[in-house]
Parts: sequence; structure tokens; C-alpha cells
Amino acid sequence: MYAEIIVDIAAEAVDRVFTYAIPDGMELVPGMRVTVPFGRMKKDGFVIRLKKEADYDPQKIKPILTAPDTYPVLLPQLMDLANEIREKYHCPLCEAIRLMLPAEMRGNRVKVKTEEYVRLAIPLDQVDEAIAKETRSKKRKLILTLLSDGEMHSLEEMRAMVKDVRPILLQMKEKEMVSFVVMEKLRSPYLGKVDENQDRQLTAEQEEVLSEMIPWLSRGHKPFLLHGVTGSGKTEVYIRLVREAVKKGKGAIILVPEIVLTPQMINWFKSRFGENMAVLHSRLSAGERFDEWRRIRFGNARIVIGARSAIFAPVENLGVIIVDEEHEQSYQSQSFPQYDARDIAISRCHREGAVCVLASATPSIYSYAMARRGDYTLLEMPHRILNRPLPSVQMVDMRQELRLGNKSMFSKALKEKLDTCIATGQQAMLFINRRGYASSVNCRKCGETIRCQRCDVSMTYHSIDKTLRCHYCGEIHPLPKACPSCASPYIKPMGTGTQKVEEELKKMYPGVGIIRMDMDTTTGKNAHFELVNQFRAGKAQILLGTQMIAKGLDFPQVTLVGAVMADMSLNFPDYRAAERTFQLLVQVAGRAGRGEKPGEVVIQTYQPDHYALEAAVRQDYRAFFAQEFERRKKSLYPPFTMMVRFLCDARDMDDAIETAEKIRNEITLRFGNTPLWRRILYLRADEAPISKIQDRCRSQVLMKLLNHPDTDQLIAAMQEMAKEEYAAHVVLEINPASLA
DNA sequence: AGCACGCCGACT
DNA sequence: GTCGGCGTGCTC
Repeated sequence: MYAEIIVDIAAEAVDRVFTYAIPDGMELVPGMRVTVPFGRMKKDGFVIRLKKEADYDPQKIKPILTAPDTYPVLLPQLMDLANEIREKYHCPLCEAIRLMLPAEMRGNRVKVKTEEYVRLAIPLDQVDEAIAKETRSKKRKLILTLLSDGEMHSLEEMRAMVKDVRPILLQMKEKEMVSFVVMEKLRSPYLGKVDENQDRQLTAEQEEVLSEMIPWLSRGHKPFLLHGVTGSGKTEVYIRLVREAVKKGKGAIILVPEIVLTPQMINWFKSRFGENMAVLHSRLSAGERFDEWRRIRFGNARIVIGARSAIFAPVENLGVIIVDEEHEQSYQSQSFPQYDARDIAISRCHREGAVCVLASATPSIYSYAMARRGDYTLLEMPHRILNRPLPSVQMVDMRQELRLGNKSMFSKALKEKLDTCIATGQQAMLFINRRGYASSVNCRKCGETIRCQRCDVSMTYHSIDKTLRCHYCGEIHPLPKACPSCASPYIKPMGTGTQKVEEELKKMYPGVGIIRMDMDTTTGKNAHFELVNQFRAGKAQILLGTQMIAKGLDFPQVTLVGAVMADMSLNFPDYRAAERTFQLLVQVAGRAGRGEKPGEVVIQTYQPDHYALEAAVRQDYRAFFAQEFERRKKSLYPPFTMMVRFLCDARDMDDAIETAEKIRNEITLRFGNTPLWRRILYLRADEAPISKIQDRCRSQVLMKLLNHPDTDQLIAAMQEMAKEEYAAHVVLEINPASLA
């Protein structure tokens, strides 16, 4: 017998199966891991197929060395999915397979923790007799009594009851009274206590969307897009849907953006599904992740909640995949292969006959467009639970404030509402989408902005230690006394960041508890959770922070939310700037009024007429979608086209530019006279918007490609081009998350 | 990925 | 005349 093996080397040259002989007595099935001799190396590989005849010179065929596991690590469905990923993202198959296995599983570094168990070796009906006969040793008597239930007991457990139990047990083993069993011990995170969570009474809307989805759990359906406003009770819908799946003997995957994967969220699910649930996210230790993976693989946990890569969890007989906050950027992988977990979710559900639910209060333009076109089924929950109103939102024109002589960062309206909120003992959240103290430091004489030496960005002032920091390369140096270009002493921090707002608040409300949450205050492993818990426990009245406070958090005591600089993300050089701003503001506003008291929101802006802000104030998703959709159509942006770019970086800008131009010329040359040329709607080589990061000069070839079946040929050809040797380092990005 | 084979410049 | 540069190609 022979086996076709994919060798675990991520290179195109070996991205095909190799035939190996299966040694006598080795039991193999497709999906199993093996070690094989490869050249003069010893490598891991994966069994793709078994076959009777070899189509390769039998003289040269080598035998498989070992099969380290007793089970296939890859489910057949996931092997198919890996093949699809290889095609779609043009990566070697083993690279796709790697996505599906915990890192610990590769390179034989599998460190399985074991635990010893003991059980009776004598027949159960003779145990009473044996206990009665055991008069010489109290300890032996106790041990027999403990084991008389016929179950296995861990040595750990025995040790707690009987001192120095191990030697005694060894004696008993000699006499064949007990036997030892060594079992894998699974390290499980979050074994601490879980709060009791009661099921809530469902609203009519929740009942309605559930009744649309539940019938399809055992046969699959096109994807559902669940558009539910903030506070409409999406989480409760997830829980009920998953429970229905479990009732039908099915498994479930719930994808959540990393930042939302708080203990609170895990608690909600753990308290409903207990040991049947596994959690996968980046903060787990290697061992924990491996153990969670195995609990899933062996069917001990049929429900998985996790971040992006949990989409590859080895859940068998899948009933449903839920993608929470589906508009989040974090579902797109930034490393190769650059897969999108939403696409994988849809494909996996289609393949395995499961229901796919994409859910958000602010769906991505892409998904909503798909739903309108009928490719997804749109389900809506336009009201909050318990008939709670959406928060009332007020927009403040900060230009007007300035005209009225208010130079502070807080408008009169926001200040007054904050005063009331503090005075009445309630909680407020303030959102500023920039960390640090000031976004730049400018010279008032020559007008220069202090820039990072290694990056093409202005440096941010941090008041904590009076330093200038570059948020791209991490460079830190002290605030200079004079302007570096004209030596004038009149340099001034400009713009507003979280630290400045914090300072201002401390002056305004001395003695009031304020928590600042941004990248600088959440460096420790649990800092994020601790700050959240402190605020929930009422240890502070104001929580201020960057986007990380905008999402998924549920603080019933918050009645006021302020967006201090709502248009900050609006002027980014990215076609999604409006979409991101709208999403962020609606999500932030949604943090208000989640408890019994209604919420108020103040949005401060210098661009009150912008459609993204107008729609955010009304929390009118459809109005925003309609305008944004038209704009994208007119300007040929996704979802009407694909944005594709070669990103080139080199020490010298000349090399970077030369490379970009060479690539652009090559594209013109190769496709100029072919039918594919019509798929390229825009083609331009120039400097990247951020022309230097960490001393690497950046250029780009930016393209808009028409969505068309044969565009894939273009992309495949470009993938090849990106692998060529150039004066600069080159990567090809398809619809990149950032166009910086 | 690793490693051998192979064809052209400066040295014992 | 040999030693060694790393370009090309193979690994079941």
C-alpha cells in the first residue's frame, strides 16, 4: 500500500503529493500526520490519499517513518477547504493546512500533559470482601473504599485524601488490586466560576429571526445577514440558535473580533453551554490552545467561540457559524495567506450544510449589498429589547462653538450633560480616536510639523513622559525645546488625543474616577479586562478611550456617550473612511442607554454636513448605505471593483519607485493587447500614502479591477509577478485592509 | 526548505 | 592545474 503525502514545506516547488510506502502494520487514513524522509531531511507530512499502485519508480519510493497520532488531524471537510484556499489565495497546500492546526502540532513539539489515574483491578463484586479483609492498613482500606465506585480516580485526587498514596498504590498494583491508567490532561482556560445567566424573554423580533433560521440548521441555506441595531439582543439570538443546533446533535462556531472576546462574552456562553464549549483566541498559551483544539477535535466541545482563526476549528457535523460584528476589519488576515474569515465561513457552511449568520448593527457595505441583491437573506431587528429607545443623538458643530468663543475641546452641550451625569452619579463614556496627548507638534514660526526620522508620519506627543512617539515604528525621543528646522522656541502640540482629554477631565472634575483605555494603558496581559471590570463595578464614573471602548461592551449604567472628535477618521486617504466613521459612531452611540435609563449621545464635529455623520446621528443605516453605495458605484470602488495593489518597499525611494514602474509597465505590456485589459479600470504607480515606515521607502502599483470571472486569471498572473526578483521587496494585496 | 550538482574566477 | 562562488533543479 502507498500513501500520497503533502510534505510540510511551504514552497511552490514541493506543493504536490509525493508517494510513500506504508510500512506493514501502520494504520493510516487520509488526514493523518506522518513523518517522512525527504531528500536527506526528515519532515512532517499529511496523508492525502491511499492507493494500491504507485505511479512512480518503486525503486525510489521510501517508506513512511512514523505516524505520531492515532487519528486524522484533518477532517475531510477541512482538507477540501484547504484545497479551496490553495486555489483561491494561491498558496501552497501545506500553508492552508497549517491554518487548520495549532502551531504546537507542527515540528513534533507536541507536549502532551499527562495525568495518572487509578482504578480497581479486582472485580467490582469482590470489592466489599476485599475492604473487609483489609485490616492491616487503614490507608489501603480507604483507597479501596474510594475506588469501590468502579470509576477512575486521578492520582491528584487520591493524594488529597491519602498521604503518600503513590507508594501504597504501587504495592497494590503489584498485588493486582489496582491498575494505573495514564491519560492526556487537557489544560482548559476559564475553568473558574461562571456567573449564572438566565435566559431572557425573547422579543417578537428575536423570535421572528430565529424562526427564519432554525428550520435550516440541518440542511444549510444561503448566508443570513442579521442586521440588528445596538442593544437589539443579538447575543441572545446567537445563544438560542446554537442551542437549537446542539439539540439537533450539531456543532457551532461563533466568530467574534478579538477585542470583543472579553470574559463577559465568554461568560454568557460558558454559563449556557459549560464544558461543551471551547474558546480560541490569541491570549491563550500554546498549551491551552492545543488542548482546546483537541477538546474540539475529539468532540468533547462542540461549540467554539473564537477570533478569526477559529473558523478552522475541527468541529464535526456543523450546524451553524455565526460571525458577530461582521463588518469588522479583523476578519481579514493580514499575513499570508490573506484569507477573509467571512468568506471561509460562507464556504464552510455551504460545504457542510450549515447555516451561516453574518451579524452586525452596521453591516459592511459589501454584505448589505449582497443581501439586497438576494445572495444573502436579510433579517432585521430594528428595535432594542424591552422596548428601550435607541439613544437620542445630538450633533454639535464645533466651528460654531469656536465662533461663540468656546475654545475648549468640550462643547457647551457635552459639558452640561457631563455635569449632570456626574452630579447624578451615573456613568459616561468618551470616545477619541487617537491615543497620546497631541496628534502633532507644530512650529508656529516656520509652520513645520515634527516628523519621525524613520517614517513619513508626524510624531505624537505623549504628556505622561513628555516624549514624542512614532506610532508606526515606536521611536521615542524627548520633546525638543526648539523647532528642529528653524530653532524657534515657539513649538506647540496640536490636536487632541486621549491623554489631553484625560487631563482636561481631571481639571474639570477633580476627585471623579476616570479610566483611560487605549493602547498605552492596556499593555499588560489582563489590563484590558481589569479596566473594563473596574468601570463595570462603578470604580470610575468616566471611561474614556479609543476604538477599543466602542465595541461589544455592555455597561448598563452608562447614560451618556460623547464622541469628542467624530470626524477624525473621516479624512483618511482610504475609500472606506466614511464607512468606518459611520460604523464607529453608531457603535459608540450604541454603548449608551443599555440599562433601564435611556441614553444620550453627543457627537462633536467640524463637518456636520457630511453624510456619514448625518446618518450616524439618526442611526440610520439604510440612509448611509444608499449614499455610500452610490458613491462607490460612481467612483468605481468596491463592491463594484476589487482594489489590488503591489506594495513595494526598499531602502531607497528610487528603487521602490523603479520597481513600481517596472511592474506597471510589465502589466501594460502583458495585458495591453488582451481582452483582460478591459478588466483593469485604474492602474497607477506612485509613492504609497505613507511613503516611509521604519526606514523602508514605500511605493505602490494601485489598481481597480472589475469583478468578473476572468479577473481571476489576471490576479493569478500578478501573483506570479509579485514573486519575481526586484530592486524592492514586493507583495501583492487583494482588497487590503489598509491602503496606507 | 535544504542540499547536491555544475560551470567560471583567484590561489596553494 | 585545484578551491570555491552561488545559479539551477530535485526531493517520493
